[in-house]
Amino acid sequence: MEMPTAENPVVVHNGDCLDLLRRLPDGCVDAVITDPPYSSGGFTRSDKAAPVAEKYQQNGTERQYAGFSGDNRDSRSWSYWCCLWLSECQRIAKPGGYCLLFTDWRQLPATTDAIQGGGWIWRGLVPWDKGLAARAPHKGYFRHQCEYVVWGTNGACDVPPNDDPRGGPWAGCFQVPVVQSDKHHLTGKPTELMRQLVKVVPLGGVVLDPFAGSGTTGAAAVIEGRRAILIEKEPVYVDVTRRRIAKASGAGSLFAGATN
Amino acid sequence: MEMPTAENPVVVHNGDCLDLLRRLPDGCVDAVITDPPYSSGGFTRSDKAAPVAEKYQQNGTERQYAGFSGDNRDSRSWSYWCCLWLSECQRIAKPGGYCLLFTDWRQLPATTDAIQGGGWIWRGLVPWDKGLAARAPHKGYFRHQCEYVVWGTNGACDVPPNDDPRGGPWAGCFQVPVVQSDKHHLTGKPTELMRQLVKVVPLGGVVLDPFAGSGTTGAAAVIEGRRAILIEKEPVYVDVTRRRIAKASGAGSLFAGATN
DNA sequence: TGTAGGTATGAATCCGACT
DNA sequence: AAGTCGGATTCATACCTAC
Repeated sequence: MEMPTAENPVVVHNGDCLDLLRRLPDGCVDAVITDPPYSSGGFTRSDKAAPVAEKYQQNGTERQYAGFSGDNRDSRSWSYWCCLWLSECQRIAKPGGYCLLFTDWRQLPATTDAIQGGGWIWRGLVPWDKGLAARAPHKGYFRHQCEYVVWGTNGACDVPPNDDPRGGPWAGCFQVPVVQSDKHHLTGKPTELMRQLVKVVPLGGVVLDPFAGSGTTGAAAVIEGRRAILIEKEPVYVDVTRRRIAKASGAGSLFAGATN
Repeated sequence: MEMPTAENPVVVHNGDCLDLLRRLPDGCVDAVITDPPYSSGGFTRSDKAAPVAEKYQQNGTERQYAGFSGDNRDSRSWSYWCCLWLSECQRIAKPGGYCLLFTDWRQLPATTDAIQGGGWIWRGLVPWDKGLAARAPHKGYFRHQCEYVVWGTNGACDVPPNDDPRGGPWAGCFQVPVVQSDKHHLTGKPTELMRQLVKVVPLGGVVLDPFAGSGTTGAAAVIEGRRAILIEKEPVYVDVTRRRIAKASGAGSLFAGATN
């Protein structure tokens, strides 16, 4: 499979995550950073089978996003499927490499099970606080204004603590509001947030995102001077991603801000 | 058992949580708000058997706290024990009443299991962001700067949505720094944080805290014009709590700030 | 370019009506 | 019928438009 280079730092593959992951060689990426389908909307089979826009967008919303697939598993199948692709990712990651998974409050416990089931060492939890605008408020509720990054490593980092080459420590809670003009997918994340996350790999390092969506992980990697392998099932989002990456690569001035 | 009144809004009981909970009548409290022992300070049995000050305080820490008990269970026993006292709490709570449980990242999945195992409906997750001062940073790590409130309700609120008497919506992420002078227990929470949490019950409502520690939940309840039933096993912390409650009750000016 | 005011939005949730 | 569907609801913020 084609790998990213210094000249062409982002490679976008169109196809099924598990199928394409199996073709990647061992130990070729520094981190897996991704936002898998949560399968958390709806309790019944038909609820889950509904198009994602019906599940996650409120009635009367003008803005339209293309649908995405893979969001219709029940809880046991979801966990099983996550273990499959997470073990594959572990094989592809270097020893000591990182795994960062987005999840919502409802799927958080299943996600911490899945990352460990996939062979990673679970190391912690980082909330992403979207702010007070995030969600329709209901009386008697605490706002659901956070999503969560479940993170772990592929084994331990085997260097003496005194000359640990890793960066950080990084923030343990991100306050980043959602900006609509920066959102190209129903579940798109702010570029600013992803720019902070890709810093877990060193400059020039490689990030793998098997559920790339509109490609924010790849755009952030380019801006921060990292490389990325992206996998996305929906052709329409592969196109969106290629356009965004081309734009981010052209914006040479942004490279100036890249730091370790 | 003695119950809190308008004149004497906080009752402190000294003894074992399960034993005392069994003596409280059905449906007598509006919310359970507590910070149970996490049992997450070590992985091995011998780690867990160490005195708490060794587990949670770093070498050279000046401030000393009295030990606390109930923090030496393995993970299965901890879950089982949580289900026991959480079911008892559910019986004691009014229909539609709240349960708010503090936990750390490591015990979060077990806590969401436990609250549901205890018969509550799990409704969400609220991070408490302690800020950057929280912990000594390590390279290659995201800071562990948050604890979490796992919250649920005792069944649904059975009033029509249009005249829902409940307050809120409340913030879905609390940014409250730890103030040493406001910390009277190794795991003590800021009074400011607890003041926000006790607002889930209406003015004059009753909060139950079966692991009261230094009594911050009770102090916050008094300040916010709520009542509280506190249970604490260690006599030394019962004394600390009684002194704090007396002080908070005397500070009449603080009552003026109480809101619904 | 700056400020003010109107509008669109949300990885939801609820309840009642229906099959 | 330990089911399914659809409409109404909510408000802080970002964004857009007008002046």
